[in-house]
Amino acid sequence: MATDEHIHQQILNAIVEHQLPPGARLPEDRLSEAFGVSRTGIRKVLQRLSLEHFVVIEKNKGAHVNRPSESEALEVLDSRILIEPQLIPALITHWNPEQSSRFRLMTKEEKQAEANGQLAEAIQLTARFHYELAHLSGNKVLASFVEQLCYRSSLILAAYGTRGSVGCECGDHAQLLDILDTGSAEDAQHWMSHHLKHIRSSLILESKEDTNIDFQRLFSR
Amino acid sequence: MATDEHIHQQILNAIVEHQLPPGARLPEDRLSEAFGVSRTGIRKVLQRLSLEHFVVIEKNKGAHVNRPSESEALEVLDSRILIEPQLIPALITHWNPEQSSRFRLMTKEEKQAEANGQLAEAIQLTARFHYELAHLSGNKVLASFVEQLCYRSSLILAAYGTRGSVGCECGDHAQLLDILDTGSAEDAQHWMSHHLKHIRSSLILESKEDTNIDFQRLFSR
DNA sequence: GTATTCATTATTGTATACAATCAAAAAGGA
DNA sequence: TCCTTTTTGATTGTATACAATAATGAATAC
Repeated sequence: MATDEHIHQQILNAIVEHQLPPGARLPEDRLSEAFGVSRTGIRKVLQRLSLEHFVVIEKNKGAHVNRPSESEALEVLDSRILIEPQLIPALITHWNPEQSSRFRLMTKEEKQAEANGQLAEAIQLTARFHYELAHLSGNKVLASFVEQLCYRSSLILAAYGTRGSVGCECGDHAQLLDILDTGSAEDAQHWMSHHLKHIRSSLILESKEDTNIDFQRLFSR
Repeated sequence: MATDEHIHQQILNAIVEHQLPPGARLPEDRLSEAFGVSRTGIRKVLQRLSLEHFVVIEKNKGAHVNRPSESEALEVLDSRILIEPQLIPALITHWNPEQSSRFRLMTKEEKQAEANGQLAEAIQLTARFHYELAHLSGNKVLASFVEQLCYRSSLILAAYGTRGSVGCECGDHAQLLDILDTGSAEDAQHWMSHHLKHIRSSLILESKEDTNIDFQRLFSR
């Protein structure tokens, strides 16, 4: 069975897990035969993915995985820096031992996946940790926006991340859980802010204006 | 000429201007003949509008204008309360006399439209004032999210607003411009926060659980 | 040998046809 | 008269057909 939602999730996973790298083309007929549905269904999914900024569709040229610009990358991270810490106070009112153990389980799986070299799993779990926290705030509108930003961050790391970093090498997500267990919203906010700023600054933004490379200078001799 | 973008803007305007009230059905063939394109093009637009939460599409039932739930309404306003004031510091670095006069012109048109009873114009201008400010922050990712929230707010006011209020009866948008001209980010943030909270609290959220009305009690005698 | 033009191929854009589903009216029975 | 069942009509879901566009490679002229 291949429902729209299923296809969407499938392609999105492939993108954020870096199976489909930035710039990869997504021909409609190839996808339609892969999923066993007609182009109509594929087009619907591709359009949605483009509105969510995971793919870009150029008129008469088709769809390809978005290659985030530097400014887009920074803006996404800046948005997270602005929003995610602010969600902590609301989040902490819903915090309890049950949630704590649920999230601790996630961090364990994270570390395990990272250790076993399961890059795809690790990336998914890292993003999920952040957006599930956001959902705990109770504001679904903001949470789903943050969720999208987390997925976009995975794509950004595919383009600008350092090789080994799946995202969060700076200290452990478990640290945050320890802080949340103490109940200090302020400390948690600081941790989150620092954490995201660290990711932001770890992006390698080589200022290659790839539109006009100076081949003259590059190949002289 | 009826491009996708054009059709989208056209329908969106009709929704936020309360021409198409919450709950209004949007049959595909009716729209297709209205815009002179096939159902294919209409479906694309409707799908986009549904992802943007302006319409909801029910399987085999078609599309209708979204009737925001109370929680959705509050969450949208809360999101704006959380984000918009935070954009002021970045915004103020780009503030200059040119921008000031541009926005003052907008507030003039706002008041004029309101005075002339041009409800549609007034609603559009009120929303535009907010999201154009957001765009001045320089963060396009956040700005376009705020833009969407502003449009959604217009839809929310259609459902829960007091009759006369097009949105911002509490003091004038011009007040904010005065503050911005002084250069005090802190004051501007406070004003914005207060302004949005006022709108939030002006919503009339009658707790009618219209799913199960107690007809027994309602019609006894 | 190089450059320009033309033709071919692959891919997307748009419309339409048919099947599937739902809602409401009509018919029938108690 | 009221309730159930059936049928009909309208509307959407999905696939396919055809037109339009862009990219690639071949052919010809210089």
